[in-house]
Amino acid sequence: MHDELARFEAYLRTRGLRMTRPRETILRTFLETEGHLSADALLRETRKVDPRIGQATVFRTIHLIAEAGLAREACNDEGARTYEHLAGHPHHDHLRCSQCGRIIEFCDPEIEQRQAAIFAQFGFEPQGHMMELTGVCPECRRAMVARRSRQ
Amino acid sequence: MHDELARFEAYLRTRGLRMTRPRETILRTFLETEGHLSADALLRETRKVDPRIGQATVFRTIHLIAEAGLAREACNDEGARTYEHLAGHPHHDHLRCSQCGRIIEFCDPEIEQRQAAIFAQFGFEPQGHMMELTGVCPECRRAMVARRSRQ
DNA sequence: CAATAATTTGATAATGATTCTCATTATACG
DNA sequence: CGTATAATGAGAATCATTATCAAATTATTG
Ligand SMILES: [Mn+2]
Ligand SMILES: [Mn+2]
Ligand SMILES: [Zn+2]
Ligand SMILES: [Zn+2]
Repeated sequence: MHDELARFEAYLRTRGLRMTRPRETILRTFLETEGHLSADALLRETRKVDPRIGQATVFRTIHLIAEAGLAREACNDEGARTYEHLAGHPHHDHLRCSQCGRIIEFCDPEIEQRQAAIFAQFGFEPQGHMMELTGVCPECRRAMVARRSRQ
Repeated sequence: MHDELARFEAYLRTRGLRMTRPRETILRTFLETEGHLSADALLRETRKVDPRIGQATVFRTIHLIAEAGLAREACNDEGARTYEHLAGHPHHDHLRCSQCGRIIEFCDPEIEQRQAAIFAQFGFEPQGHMMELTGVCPECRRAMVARRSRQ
């Protein structure tokens, strides 16, 4: 946590920007929340600490946090963009149920390795990737089967 | 092309919907265009054929086309959602240059295989996936190196 | 074919997320 | 302090997408 605050401040300095009270409140709140968070959800959480923080500031700050390498976009399927922080949170990808929205996080070393190979094959300098598998989770499958047999 | 029109009509029938003039014009135009297309771009193309087609109809129809399994969302990074048709277009994923926006299409059998294994591992019924690698393409890397050494 | 029911269309308004504008406030630094 | 610079928050603006609804199309039936 301290580590992240320091890293954020360092990043801001390299860009001639300042670590301010609202920025610190937003970052602390963000780091305390696990899971995927939209800007709006982050605004609500942040306002529990300081109710006069503005929406625009949250949008501006979450961008800065991502640029500083402390967060990344999680999913962007529809509706609001969501972010997840990277503190004590190793890299992973997402498996999502299209029926109930449940998200499972996983990491597959073989896939990661192949991805690196593809960057190399096309001469790209790697920056990142996003992979999301979509399907129907076991619970929802059961519910679907039950519904079908009832009819 | 004929094949796709027939498949679309069949899909519409299963839902009690009708194959109409605007829907056919939109689908034909979509199939004639290679690459990734936003609803707005598709509207512009379609209006070259029939200028009085409405924007709402294009949004509605591209949804139906995707539901019918004739198209999928391509990328949705920012700005407008884009679609690509699946006719004579085998499955692939995307490698995108963050500097110039260039997109390379590729398919890696090993990754596809591991993805199937992950669906199985968590008991999910697979529906699809989206994977996008982001990096800097060779041209843009050269340009960046050149700029740096000039300073 | 006429009559009727159902679906589709396009213009327009509404929505929701994000970004912009700008007057006011906070911060850094000599 | 005093001055310069950056940041803030309220509200307006923007952009993609969806909803609304009266008019037009299409299918179905007698
Ligand atoms: Mn996650
Ligand atoms: Mn493609
Ligand atoms: Zn589920
Ligand atoms: Zn490039």
